[in-house]
Amino acid sequence: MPELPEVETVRQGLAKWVTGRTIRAVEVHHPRAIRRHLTGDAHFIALLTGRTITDVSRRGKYLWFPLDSGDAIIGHLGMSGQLLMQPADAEDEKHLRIRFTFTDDGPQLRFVDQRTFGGLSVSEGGAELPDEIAHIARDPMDPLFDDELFVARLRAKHTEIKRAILDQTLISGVGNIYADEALWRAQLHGARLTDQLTKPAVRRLLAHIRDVLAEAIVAGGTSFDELYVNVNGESGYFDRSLNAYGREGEPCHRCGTIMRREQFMNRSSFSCPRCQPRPRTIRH
DNA sequence: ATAATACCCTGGCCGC
DNA sequence: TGCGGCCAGGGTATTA
Repeated sequence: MPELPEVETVRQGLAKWVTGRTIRAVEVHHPRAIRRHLTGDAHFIALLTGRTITDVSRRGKYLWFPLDSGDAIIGHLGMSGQLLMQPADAEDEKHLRIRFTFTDDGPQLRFVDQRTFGGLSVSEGGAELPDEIAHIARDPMDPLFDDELFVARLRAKHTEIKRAILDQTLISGVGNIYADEALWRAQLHGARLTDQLTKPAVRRLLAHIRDVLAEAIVAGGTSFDELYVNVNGESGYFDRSLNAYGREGEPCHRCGTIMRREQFMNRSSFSCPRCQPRPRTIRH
């Protein structure tokens, strides 16, 4: 499941492999992969053919490729999307959705996506920051992320803390895995209410979010299966460092209590019953 | 206005 | 072995 560390790992790989290269041709193999490009595949292809990729940028879980035209390719991996560099003679992947070839006849860029929650689109004039993702908050690895603004906005909300840190308009890049990891480190249950947390408590949580994201980037991300890999098809190894996610029935790495799983926001949340007690207050 | 829910997808896995 | 049902969950549209 690509969250910020996985997307950043992909970004770094792409930056090395596609920056400065000129697109010769684009093939769209599945319409759903460009469903967010509202003007259709012919227009998508026309905007890209002959253009040179000048950089690879990221905000949260979104990627974009600025082009020499001033436009940008926007990419989101969704649940199972992959952006792979492949030699031209490599066999097509079963779930190949979009293929880019380049004028240098070097490795192709392929968008592969089993569950089709991800996709690409072109943002006209979006090289600096596409309008389509301007509503996404800066992520905590961004030098311009405003810590105190985040603390204030979070505490102004009336919701559960896990919902808040998964809200990409408040802080971007955090998904279910790293949310559970950061909450475990901060010793907070995800159902704690944002407006009942102190400023220092929120600052501590933010520091843990930053730490866990940074450590995961160093590890190349978290891989449970073949659905997340870097541009060369390799898995990350942060799964070996997880303290919460997926650890139901196993002892807490801090206190030894057996970890629990709870249904939360229609997905699984993992926590320690002792280190992260449920709040006593009833939601209203 | 904000908050919470429904929906989109596929394939691996489980129990019968 | 086959099959129905469940599960993974990011982002957005819809509902409350």
